[in-house]
Amino acid sequence: MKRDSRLSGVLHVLLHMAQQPGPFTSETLAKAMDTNPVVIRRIMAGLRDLNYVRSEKGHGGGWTLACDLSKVTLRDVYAALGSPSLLAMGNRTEAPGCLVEQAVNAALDQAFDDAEALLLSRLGEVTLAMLGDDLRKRLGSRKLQGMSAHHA
Amino acid sequence: MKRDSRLSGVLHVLLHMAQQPGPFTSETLAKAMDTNPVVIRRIMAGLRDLNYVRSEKGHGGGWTLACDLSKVTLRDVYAALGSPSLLAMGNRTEAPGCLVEQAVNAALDQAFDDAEALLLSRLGEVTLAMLGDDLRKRLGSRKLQGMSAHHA
DNA sequence: GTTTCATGTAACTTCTTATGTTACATGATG
DNA sequence: CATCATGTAACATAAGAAGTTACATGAAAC
Repeated sequence: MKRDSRLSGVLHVLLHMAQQPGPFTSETLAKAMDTNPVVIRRIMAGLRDLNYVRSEKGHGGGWTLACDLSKVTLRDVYAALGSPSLLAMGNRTEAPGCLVEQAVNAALDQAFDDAEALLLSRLGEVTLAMLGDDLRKRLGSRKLQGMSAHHA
Repeated sequence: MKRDSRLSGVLHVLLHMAQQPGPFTSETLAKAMDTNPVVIRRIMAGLRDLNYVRSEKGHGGGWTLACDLSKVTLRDVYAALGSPSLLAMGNRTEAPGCLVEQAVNAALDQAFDDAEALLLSRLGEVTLAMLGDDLRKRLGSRKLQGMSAHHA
């Protein structure tokens, strides 16, 4: 597997859901994402546990948004996924006896920790509502582009 | 595989080499690192190509440091490894047609790029010589600890 | 010059983890 | 009760790092 794309995927789902009233079945969402319904259920499970979304069985069932989009940040969504590791690199050994390794770990950890902290901080600054606003802007400008193309 | 530990590993090797004159065989280094000689050769290949180290065959051969340790940063070493990906997460799709995905990617890329830039910057601030100095401090304080334990 | 030693590299195995898929149980709706 | 949808286990697939084996290349020692 190249890189973990669950955060990217689940945000895609949430943003799609924010564009129109639900509920949405896993199958519908899976088709929009070109993947499998089980994958959808899997990445949504954590968000359901935190009550960011709700799921209903049976006819008319599916997934529904259940949170204030202006209150939930990308960092919250990341946490709902179980906080998978952010960095692709790490130390060979944690808590090594070898002093050489300790010196290496100390230097790397400082850099790694800083980068992780910044990434989490950045994710914490962006709410789902802000993502939705950005999307609406993109939809608007596409519409304008279409009109100007029509006029040209 | 959990996480890429090549940077950690190769730094460990370099720091070991900086502690005493060489040359060191891959087998010696592998034993110190509790790994396989081929792994050593593999992670050292890029550094040899950049002339950070030299390797000699035959009797008395092995690896030798061939650079000014105060001029080479951890970032240089990282680059010598082929600049493997730093982040464990990424976008589901690059250059997507879907506007939703574009909005998600834009938000995530901003956070990801910032974190990567910070990490590279931090790695660029630390030279191998600084790592060596830190190691010597650790060796010194261990000696002191041993002495005070002896006095106690 | 032949033996020994060491690197260089290809090929294969093993391990881990995200992702894709199948199968089936659970529960809600008509 | 039949249908629909989620919940989840189990298994398959894929990618990459790390470990291992095998052998070629070349240098030094004898």
